[in-house]
Amino acid sequence: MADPQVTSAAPSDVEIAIIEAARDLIAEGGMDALSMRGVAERVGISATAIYHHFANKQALVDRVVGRAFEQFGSDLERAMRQHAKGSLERVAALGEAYIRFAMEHGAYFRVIFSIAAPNPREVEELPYGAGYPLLRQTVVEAMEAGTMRAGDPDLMAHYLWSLAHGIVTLTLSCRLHGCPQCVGDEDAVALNLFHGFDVWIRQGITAPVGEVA
Amino acid sequence: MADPQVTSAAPSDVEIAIIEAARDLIAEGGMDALSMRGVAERVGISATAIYHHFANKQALVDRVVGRAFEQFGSDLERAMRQHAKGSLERVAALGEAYIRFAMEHGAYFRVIFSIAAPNPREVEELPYGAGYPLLRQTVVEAMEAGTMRAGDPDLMAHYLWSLAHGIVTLTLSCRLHGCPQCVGDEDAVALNLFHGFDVWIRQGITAPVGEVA
DNA sequence: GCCGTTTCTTAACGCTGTTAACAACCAATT
DNA sequence: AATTGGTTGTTAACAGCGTTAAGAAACGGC
Repeated sequence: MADPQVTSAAPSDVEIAIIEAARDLIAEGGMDALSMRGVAERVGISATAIYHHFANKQALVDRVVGRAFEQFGSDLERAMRQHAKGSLERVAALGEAYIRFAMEHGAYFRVIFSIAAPNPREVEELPYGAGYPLLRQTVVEAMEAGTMRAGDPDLMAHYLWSLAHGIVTLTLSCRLHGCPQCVGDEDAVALNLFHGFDVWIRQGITAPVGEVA
Repeated sequence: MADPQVTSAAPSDVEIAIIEAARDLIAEGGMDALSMRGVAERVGISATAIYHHFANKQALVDRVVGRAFEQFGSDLERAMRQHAKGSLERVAALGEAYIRFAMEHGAYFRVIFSIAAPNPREVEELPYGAGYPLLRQTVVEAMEAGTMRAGDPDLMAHYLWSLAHGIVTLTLSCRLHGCPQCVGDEDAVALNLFHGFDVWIRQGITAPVGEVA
């Protein structure tokens, strides 16, 4: 029997086909729609053949969402780079990119941040660290530039992450009602809320005038 | 065959036993640990007997989490009532109670707000409306009292809900690191973060001095 | 005592992830 | 050129899942 775990070389054609079939199934119907037999049927092999390339179903899922979150990382970086270093706009762009990715690739985001598991995982083992290092670095720069209120950068990063993550998970859990931002295109609700919160968030994190780190 | 859906009378002894067995299984090992056969074994009946009391597994789960969220509602109300009407402390108490319940009854919270489902549900069909009406009312009162910054109460309520929900879902998804609030008892991390964010949140939602609605 | 309803049972279906045992293919060594 | 060993596939099977069908036991009301 092969040793699928250790094999970290370039993925073969059939491995790519398996990953893409799994990705499509998840994207189409969520995690419930993903089955080893379903993947096998799409690829044109038997279900047990998958086990020669992936240790088990979880390993396959990990590869799929790992791939998706590589794009997540580049999305975050690209959005960040479009604004000046140390500016609050750079921080806001990160939040917007976080929300945008989560809504556009909701299927992967659901898999990553599904709280269905009885126990939490370490942040570090989330794909791309869920973008946290990037956020933290951006916060540090904004604090050093004096645009962001001084404080523990990790606490501030967790604050901003909680905000963006709350908007996303709430929107993915249930359709919200009441506020003007909640109407219209379903995917736009999260971003509308984020922009609606903008003033209040800025009031909290903007450095008082004259303050320098 | 009975008609388990319509029967909304007082639950019989065996129905209570089924619900409690399901509750214990979920609390012990999450949703994955809940199976009809497992519940049946604990109650001492056959798995198929459950179907004479509940239409299917989902209906049983709904009953379990519905019961838990009745307590959620009373928790929120009790916490709120301990502070003056219209005060920001009352708003903060709601957030704290929200987080406290989510961490203490993580198993139920995970079931309710699992984003694993491919499509979101309506807010209204969440048990107790996930406490939203109570939060909205508290926000309205704080705005009328002039303690909270004037604005759309629904938007403000969604802002506060997103914040508390983000803290909770993030903490339930992964173990956070870096900030001083992230160390110590695992269940206390979410509350520590909430208190750490307090200043920034207040800066955003407190009404400027002299403003009256 | 009988009848209809309720509540239980066992048997079974189709699905799931996964393992075991075995057959090809393919590249490298003798 | 023949053999060997690893890779990649197959089919059969197991144990578990939610759920349905068909039938048996217990029950209260006439």
